[in-house]
Amino acid sequence: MRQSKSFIPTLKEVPNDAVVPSHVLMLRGGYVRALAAGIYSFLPLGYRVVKKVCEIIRQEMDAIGGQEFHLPALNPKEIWEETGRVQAFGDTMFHLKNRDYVLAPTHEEIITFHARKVVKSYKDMPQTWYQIQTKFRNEARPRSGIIRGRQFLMKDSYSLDIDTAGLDVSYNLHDQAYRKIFTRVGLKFFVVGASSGAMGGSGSEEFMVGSAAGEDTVAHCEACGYAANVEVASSVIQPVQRETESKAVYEISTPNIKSIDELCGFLNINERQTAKSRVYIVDDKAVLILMSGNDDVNETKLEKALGSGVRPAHPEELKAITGADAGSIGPIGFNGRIIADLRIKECNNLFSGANKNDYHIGGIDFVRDVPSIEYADLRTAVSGEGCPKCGEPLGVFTAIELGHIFKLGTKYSSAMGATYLTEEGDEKPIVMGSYGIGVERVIACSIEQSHDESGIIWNKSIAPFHVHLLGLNMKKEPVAEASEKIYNELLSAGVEVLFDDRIDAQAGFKFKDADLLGMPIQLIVGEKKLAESKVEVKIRKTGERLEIPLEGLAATIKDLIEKL
RNA sequence: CGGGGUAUAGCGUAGCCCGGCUAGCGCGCCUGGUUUGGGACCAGGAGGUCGCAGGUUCGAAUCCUGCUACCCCGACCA
Repeated sequence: MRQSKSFIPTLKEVPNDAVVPSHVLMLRGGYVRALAAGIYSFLPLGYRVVKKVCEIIRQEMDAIGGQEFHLPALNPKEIWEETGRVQAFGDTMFHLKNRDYVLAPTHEEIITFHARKVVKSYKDMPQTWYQIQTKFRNEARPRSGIIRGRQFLMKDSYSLDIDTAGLDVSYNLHDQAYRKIFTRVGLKFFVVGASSGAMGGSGSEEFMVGSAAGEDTVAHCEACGYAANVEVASSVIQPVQRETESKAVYEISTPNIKSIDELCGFLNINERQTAKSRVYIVDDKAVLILMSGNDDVNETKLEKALGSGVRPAHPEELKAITGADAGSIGPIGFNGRIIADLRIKECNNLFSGANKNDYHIGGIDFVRDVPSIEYADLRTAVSGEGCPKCGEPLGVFTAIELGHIFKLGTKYSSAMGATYLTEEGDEKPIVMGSYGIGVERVIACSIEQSHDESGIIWNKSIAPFHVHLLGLNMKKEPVAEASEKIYNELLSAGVEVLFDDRIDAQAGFKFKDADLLGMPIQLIVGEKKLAESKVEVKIRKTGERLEIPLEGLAATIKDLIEKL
C-alpha cells in the first residue's frame, strides 16, 4: 500500500480525551477515530489489524470443528423475553424506539432459537456454531478507548451437546483453541477460574491479560500458573507468632495518632505487633474486624465468612458503637462480635485502640483478654506473597478479560424448549456452552503489552503490514527509483508492505511515523547506503539495525520476517 | 446512576478568578522559495456561531441559570 495515497492520519500530539496507552497510540497512529463515547470507527490501517485477529480466531475455531454463522444484530424482543434476559440485562440492553426490537448484546437466544428448530436428534450433535460480529451494550460508562465500548466486535461460539460429558469435550476444545489464539497473537495471558455470573451455568474460565487499564485485580503466579481474582485469592504469609510471656494490659496516651504507621513510629514498634480495627455493619449489628498491621480487609472474604452482606460503619456510627473515632478503636471493651484475621490467631502482646480517642492499649492477649474472639482468613493478598499452590512469589495486578468460556448447561435450551430425542427416544434439553472473545480487547491488549514512547510495536501475526518501506528522499531520482523497484519486488514476493512514498515528508518525519505505526520491520532506502547498493533494516522491537544488499533483497526480507 | 473535571480553528493550548477581545500561541493546512537520515527554514495566506440556550451588563470567551457532549474515579459489567 502506498502511503501517499492512503488515509493514515497520524497525530503528533496526544489527543485530549485519550488516557490509556493503547487508546492514545491507536488514535495517534490513525488506526481508529471516535464517533461518540464508546463508539469507534476503524480506519483502514486499524481494520487490517481487526481482520488479522479475526482470521486467527477463525482458523482456530474452524480447527475444532466450528462453523461460522452470520447472525442478526436486530432481534425481536420476544425471543429475549423467553429467557427473561430483557429484564436481566436491564438498561444494558439497547431497545429500539419505533419497533419491539432490541440490539443483540450476545447471541445465546438466537442460537437456541435456531437449534430448537433443526437440532432434533442426538445424531445432530455435537455442533459448534460461531460468529464474529458486532454486539451492542449500553454500557453505563464506556472507558479506556476501545477496551469497553457500547458497540464492539466479538467472537462468540456456542456448543450444542447431548450431555455434560459432551459439553466437557466442547469446553476443553475451546480452552485449547483459546490458548492457541492468544499465543498466536503474541499475548502474555493467564487463565482465571471464575464464577459464571449472569450467564448462568456451572463452570467457566476467564482469559486475562495484565494491564494498567484493567478492570479486575487478580493474583497470578508466573511459576505455576495459579490465578485468581484478588477477591478470593489466598497467599502464603508469615503468621505473627505468640510470644512466650504475656504482658499485662496497659493504656498508653497516643495524642493524634491515627494510622498504624503513626502508631509504630510513636511507640517504635513493628506493624506486626499491632492489630488494626475495622468496624463493619452486618445485619444491622456491628462486628469488629482485627487485622495485622496494615493488612487490608477483603470484603468478599468477610462476606463469605459471615454469610451475608457487609458494609463499613459510617464515622458517626463508629463513635456511637465504640465511643471513639477511627484510629482509636480496639477489641478491649468492644461490645459485640470480634473476628480477627488468621495471621494474628491467638497472638499476645499486641497494640490496638483503646476505644477512647488518643489512647491505645498494649499487652493485649487475644486468648486471655478477648475470649469470645473468632478467626477467619480475611486479608487481601499482596504482590510478593507466596503462591498458595507452589510458594513462589505472587503478582497482584489489574488485568483485562479478553475471553470467557462457560458451561451453560441447559439454562437456555430449557427456557426456550430446545430439545432433542435420545437414542432411547427420550426428550431432553440440549446441553450448551458459550465462549466469547473480545476482538478489540485483543488488539488493545497487544498494544498495552507491546509499545514504547515512540509508538506501537506490533507482533507480526497481527501487524497491518510486515514491512514499512521508507523512501527517505523521494525527490532524489535514485532513491525514488530504487524504492519503487524494491516495493514491487516485495509485492511480487508476497510481502505485506506499506510504502512511505510521500515526496513532501522529510526523513525524520517518516522515521517518527514509522515508529508510531509500529510495523515489525522498517526498510530504509537512503541515498548514502544506496551508493553501496545497500539498504538499511530496522527491527522495530529491538531497535537493531542491519545493512543488507539490494541483491536478493526480497528473499532476505522474507527470511527476516520468518525469524521474527 | 453517584462524585469530580473539561468544552476556545483539524490537533494541542493561552486568555476566564479580576468583563473592555478586533480572541493569542505551537502543530497542521494553502502559495512561493530553500532544504532533505530522527517530527526542517524563510516569506506570504486561509481558517473561530469561544459546546448550546437563556439571563445580567453600555459591553460577556470571561459573571449567573439551564441543557448537551466528552474524560476521570466509583457503582455496574455476558
